[in-house]
Amino acid sequence: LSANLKVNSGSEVALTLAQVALDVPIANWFDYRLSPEWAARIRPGSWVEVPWGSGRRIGLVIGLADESTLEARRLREVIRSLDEAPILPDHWLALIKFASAYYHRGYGEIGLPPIPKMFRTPAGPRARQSAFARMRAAKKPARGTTPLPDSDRAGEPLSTTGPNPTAALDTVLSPAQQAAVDALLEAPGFSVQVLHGVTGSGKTEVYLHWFAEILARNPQAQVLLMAPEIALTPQLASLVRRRFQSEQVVVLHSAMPEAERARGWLAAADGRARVVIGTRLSVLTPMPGLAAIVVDEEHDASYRQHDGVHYSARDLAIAAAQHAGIPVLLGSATPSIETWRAVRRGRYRLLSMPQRMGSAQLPSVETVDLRRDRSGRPGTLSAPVLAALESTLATGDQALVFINRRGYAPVMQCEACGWVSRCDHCSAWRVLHRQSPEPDGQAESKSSRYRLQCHHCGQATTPPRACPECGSIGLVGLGRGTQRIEEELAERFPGHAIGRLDRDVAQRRGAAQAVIDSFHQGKVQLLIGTQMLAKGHDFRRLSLVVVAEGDAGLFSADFRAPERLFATLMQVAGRAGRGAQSSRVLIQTRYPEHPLFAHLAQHDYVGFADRMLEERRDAAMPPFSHQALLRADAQTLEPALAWLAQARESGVALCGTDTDPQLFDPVPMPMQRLKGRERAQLLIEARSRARLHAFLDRWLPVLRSARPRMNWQIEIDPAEV
DNA sequence: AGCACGCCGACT
DNA sequence: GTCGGCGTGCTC
Repeated sequence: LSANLKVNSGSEVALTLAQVALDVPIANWFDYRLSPEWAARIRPGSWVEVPWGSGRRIGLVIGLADESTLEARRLREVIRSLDEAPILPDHWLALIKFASAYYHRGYGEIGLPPIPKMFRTPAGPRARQSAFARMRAAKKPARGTTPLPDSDRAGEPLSTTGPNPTAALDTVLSPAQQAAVDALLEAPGFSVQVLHGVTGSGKTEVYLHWFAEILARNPQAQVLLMAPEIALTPQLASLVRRRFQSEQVVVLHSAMPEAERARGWLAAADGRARVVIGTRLSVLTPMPGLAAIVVDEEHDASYRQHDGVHYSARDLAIAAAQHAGIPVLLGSATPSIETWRAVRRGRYRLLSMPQRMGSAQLPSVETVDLRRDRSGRPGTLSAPVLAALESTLATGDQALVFINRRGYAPVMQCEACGWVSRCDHCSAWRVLHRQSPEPDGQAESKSSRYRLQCHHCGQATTPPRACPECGSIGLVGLGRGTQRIEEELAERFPGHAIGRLDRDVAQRRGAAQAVIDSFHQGKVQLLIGTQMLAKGHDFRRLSLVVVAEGDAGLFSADFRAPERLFATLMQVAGRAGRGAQSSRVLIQTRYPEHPLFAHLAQHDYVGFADRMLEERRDAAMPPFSHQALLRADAQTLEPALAWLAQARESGVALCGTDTDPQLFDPVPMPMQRLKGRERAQLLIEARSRARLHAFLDRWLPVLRSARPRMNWQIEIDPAEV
């Protein structure tokens, strides 16, 4: 239409429109006029304040133009340029654009939320400038807590205590480690390396040596080290700070105080921080000197973001490396099947470290057949396991019991009528928890020492004294969680110090570290805990690991369940045998003949992964097909299902006679009710990634204008289907 | 996503 | 007689 704006045609002056990304789910960018004053100062990567409706917003300039598809009279003007903010690097803008297209969200929806709130909320110019100035003037973040002794062994990744103290600032690498570092250093530009190293092979040391060389070669270089869990970052940070004393090291994760995160983020975006250690959100941190990325434990499910935009930080790390033209390293003892396929196809380069460092040996892994155990009450420990625990404790060695259920009992039940403690808001049971004793509390009534708590919505209540259905007082906790196992083992092994580590313990500040320290020091001989124990810890006197529920999810409907179980079991088993003594891992299962356990006993990741690839290929599952999930939620299930059915109709209509992609029937989600919402989903599966995205590009706009309105989201490459 | 505007129930 | 419920529409 001729009403479209056409300014500056034929002239050489600066472009007069800024394309501004804002955190609104409508469009990738919004066009704003630029006064000559601002036009001279603004470029892609600049930050601006713009009018928006009746208010103002902060946005990112992602491009400049001299014409708009919008009528000239509807364009408004940039209020001002935020010169104090760091210019965002081109490779970061390219990453945001890529992620936007891949996850089908607006540029601003992807790029703005990871920026600390205080930088993206409008404030007076003076207030903002002084905030930036204050942050930049602030002295370096505190260097951990107490100075820790340096390790005298190659590796020793995350041990934070121990009597091993020398002044050595550097370490000697094993031949395998050195070979990996050499290979990394010759990696040309963008490339993906996979460091497949067994637990205890010293992967962390490889990361650090690679980083050290990169930082030494280029004074502008910055490196990013990603870890799956917040809990792992302090240990990594103190190790890295000791090793790179003259450099600024920052940690970024969602649970830190806003001001501290803002300071660290700004140091990264300014290029001052040379090493950034962070969880999944750190992948979207702008780093002008980004020269290398490590994704540690790359297979870990925690790299997936679940609120807001669903993304895989591992996949985005690869995209970030691609746009920055730098190498990325994926480290794991059990790489994801997707990663393994890329290795097998020759897309990623494999670096292997099949041996543990030094004299440490991998543990022997055995299954314990629960079907043969007559004593078997649900979730309890079998006779062979108890015997093994007894003899281990008797010799003075340490043992670890892993059970992935926190609380006392997974559910409360009425023995008379079968009533169970369901959550009102979720399709889940309320878990019976034993209250941790109050510091000075005493003589509480029996019922108040327990709570019923939903692990999904957090809703907690006092357990009823009598059954709400039939009035019977025969209410019992069914099954076993960490608290009950701890209680039972304390009765069985009096005189041995027992510790527990799960999210309930870790809630109290410093409590998790205290438990871990006392286990390191030998003050605790038997440790019971959840996933939290599985990663990163290097317990030297641990010679027995017990997995109470070794077949959780083995026959789940989710095709990724075996892969996750294998990774978890490998990781837990990997805690044993870090010291000199031989060690055992006992896995309780009802399906000891399952091939997964044979691979596990041989420490045979490669065999397992190849088998998984075969199965996935035969069944045309990812990575041999590409999926997206359309989810809808409503107060009741019916409208959500009906809306999805209608969405499916429109999608099928778009496809015409084409049968790829395939749209499945809408179904309730595996956890149908969550936090009071009923949820349903529809699976879309395509033979190629390109076809999937081409289809979604046509379909999603249709859904956005669909009536009636519905709460819905699209998830690309869903982890669980 | 916010935030306005706009028509229908239970309270001061 | 109002406060307020969320349905609908708009944001360069």
